[in-house]
Amino acid sequence: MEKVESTLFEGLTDDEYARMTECFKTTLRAHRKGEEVAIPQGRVGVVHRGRISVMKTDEDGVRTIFEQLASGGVFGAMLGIAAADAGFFLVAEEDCEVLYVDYDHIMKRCPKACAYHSTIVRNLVRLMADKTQALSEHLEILSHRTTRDKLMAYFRMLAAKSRNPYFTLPFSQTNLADYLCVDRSAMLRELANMRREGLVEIDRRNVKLNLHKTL
Amino acid sequence: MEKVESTLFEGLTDDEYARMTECFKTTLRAHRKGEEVAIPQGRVGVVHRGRISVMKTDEDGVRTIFEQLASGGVFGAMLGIAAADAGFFLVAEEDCEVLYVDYDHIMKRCPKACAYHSTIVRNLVRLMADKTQALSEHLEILSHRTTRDKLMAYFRMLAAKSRNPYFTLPFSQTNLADYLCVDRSAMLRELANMRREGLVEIDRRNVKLNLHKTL
DNA sequence: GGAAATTTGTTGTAAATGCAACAGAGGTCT
DNA sequence: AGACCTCTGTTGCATTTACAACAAATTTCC
Repeated sequence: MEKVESTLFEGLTDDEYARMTECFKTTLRAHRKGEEVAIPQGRVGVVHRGRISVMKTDEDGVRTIFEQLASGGVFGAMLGIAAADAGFFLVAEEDCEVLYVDYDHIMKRCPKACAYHSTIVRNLVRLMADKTQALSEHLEILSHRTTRDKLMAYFRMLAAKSRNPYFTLPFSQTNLADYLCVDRSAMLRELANMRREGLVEIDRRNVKLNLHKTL
Repeated sequence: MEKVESTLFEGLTDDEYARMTECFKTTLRAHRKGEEVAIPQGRVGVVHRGRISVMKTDEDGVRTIFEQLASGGVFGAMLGIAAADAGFFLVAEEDCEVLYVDYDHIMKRCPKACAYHSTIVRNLVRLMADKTQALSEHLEILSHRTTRDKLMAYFRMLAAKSRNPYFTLPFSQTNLADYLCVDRSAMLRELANMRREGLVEIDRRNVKLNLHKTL
């Protein structure tokens, strides 16, 4: 198997990488766009290429987007996803490659104290810190009570990340509503209001935030 | 310094613990009830005793409770809290003891490959997995669009955790509203409705969930 | 190129929510 | 014991929101 470039393996020499793949039971799997990706139970999934959405549909058919996992995104039953019984599921938004590593094997105390073993655990800490960051951001956005405030909080965040009042949404407006946990039509109504007031200009996924008006 | 029993140090022999405290710059700090706890910048805080709330007040004075950190809870600027500039702050809900460990030191590749070093990193992964779980739960609750659904989702979760339709809220009803990100009076109104319909019985922090009515 | 699916956009209406203001109960502290 | 503070509880009202239903534009896929 050729070497997989992933944050999880960062800092490993070629030699260490070779020994690691023997020692760890890593699997690289491809998922086609639109396919549902099973929630790994005893393993940790790391998105290597492509994009995966973590979603939930509740008993009333209301859909929510929890996370967008890009390259480096980690997921698994031990990592927050409360399993499919609660309505959670994963969907590949594009053709994906996902790396699966046995969780117990990572967490087992290594008798040989291999240097690469602890490197991987450290890298996992970094990936989980990123995930924590993403979840906190989402929480921060949902903490706002009105649709307008949620939109503004999210737009400000995207503008800050791209260091540009012009930016592109990572998903369609329909999905944006699911991410903000608001009704789509209500969101569109509010977006129309904001457009009218000159707060934002928005065309499909392209947004311009007029920050000077937001004070 | 006497040995601190913490998940972070789990699996360490006494000897390893002794060497660890030298190698790592761990600090144990006490925080009085009601005190504000500074957000650690280059370090990771681990709640050893007591309870800490992660909160935010936005520009309109709206308060949100993001997390309740109990024993084992981890926090820090690298772990989601977007720093005080965004209005985040920590408050000790009870007298607390918090363990601070230098983040870089944990993440540095250890030249001696000490066994205890990698044990601590592994333990940190476990603590962060718990945090991810807690954040995901909160997100799941906020994903519901109505106050009633938020309340029910939260109550069901607490009932499931305590394996008992009777359970105790971890905070006051006032704070519950801040956790659910809804207006307090609106929440109380909805609680009154639910009480009237026989869905729940609630007295201060004591709740009984009548699950048979919830289908 | 054309059919099918998805996305964007709009509107009416009933219901839910935020906001403000107030009153009483319960707890805490000295 | 009393002052003070926080928490619980209630209500009116204006606004926001969810829900439903629909039309048009755009993208995807064969």
